[in-house]
Amino acid sequence: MKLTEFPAPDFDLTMTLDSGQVFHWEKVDNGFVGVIGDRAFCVEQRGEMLRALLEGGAPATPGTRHANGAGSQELAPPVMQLVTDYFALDHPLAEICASFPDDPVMNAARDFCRGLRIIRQPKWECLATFICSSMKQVAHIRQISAALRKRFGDPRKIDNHVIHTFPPAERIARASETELRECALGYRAKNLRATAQLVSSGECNLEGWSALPNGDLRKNLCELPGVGAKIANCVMLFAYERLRAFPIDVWMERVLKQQYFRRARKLSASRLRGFSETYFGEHGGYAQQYLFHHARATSRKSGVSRNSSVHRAL
DNA sequence: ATACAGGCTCGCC
DNA sequence: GGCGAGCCTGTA
Repeated sequence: MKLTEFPAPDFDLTMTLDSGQVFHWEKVDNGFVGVIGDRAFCVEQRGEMLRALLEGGAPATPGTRHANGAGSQELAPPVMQLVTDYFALDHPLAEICASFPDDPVMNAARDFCRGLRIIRQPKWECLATFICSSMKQVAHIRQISAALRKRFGDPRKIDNHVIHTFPPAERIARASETELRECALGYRAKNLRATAQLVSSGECNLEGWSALPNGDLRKNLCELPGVGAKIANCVMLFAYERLRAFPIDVWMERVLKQQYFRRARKLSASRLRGFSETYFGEHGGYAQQYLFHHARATSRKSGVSRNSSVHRAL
């Protein structure tokens, strides 16, 4: 066990993990347990300090990606760096927030979501999880993620908890559709499996796509089975650090229509998209995440059903 | 109970 | 290129 503690200013761990961008972190006593890559962590925040407890047992063993040539083995990156990268503690949050448009809706979301960061997720894990997310509520996405991990991933022990790594594409690719359906994937099983096969065969090189401009990256993602514009934008934002990508789901559609197009009688999807791509600026993805989380969190807290809140707004 | 979820895809117009 | 229906399954 290795404990590291360091300052993480302008960061809200709970809000970040609860904002619908990542689905596997589990709340424990004072923090959360989860995996970053293939290593288990327990992370907890006290004020501006972040404490990270790394799994005990065999650490990143030789032969993994940190191994460096024949004899010399490079040290795994220090815990602080791993955590900093994952939670994107290096994002200039003040600048990002300052780039948002100055309007009442955006300002309220910005104040509410102070410290919320868009994290850097592993590409395959993010893609696979969002393929499973279509027409699903957050609670259910978490269940699916857990089921896939438990069945096909590797167990890790951390602080008296057992969690599982996310299975690599190769593992999902050789699972049967039936096995995947047993993880409650429903019709998504076929898509997840087909995409896993494209990725594991090397036909689609997710890492290599990092070099592509936004348009090409989105196009490639949308050619994967089960990936449309919404999921492609999620993956671009949460795994490729394309901070301008603006996923529009039913929540965002509601927010945009009610807050920015209240008087428009009919509104095409493409007009909504055009607006969201320009109005929110170079960090539109961050703006989207803030609007999204604010809308969801306030709706949950007020206990008002979405339908009735819609009716009230009209 | 039963409508409906943080969509994608296809067939139709 | 827009619109509607079907797809699985758990939750409210």
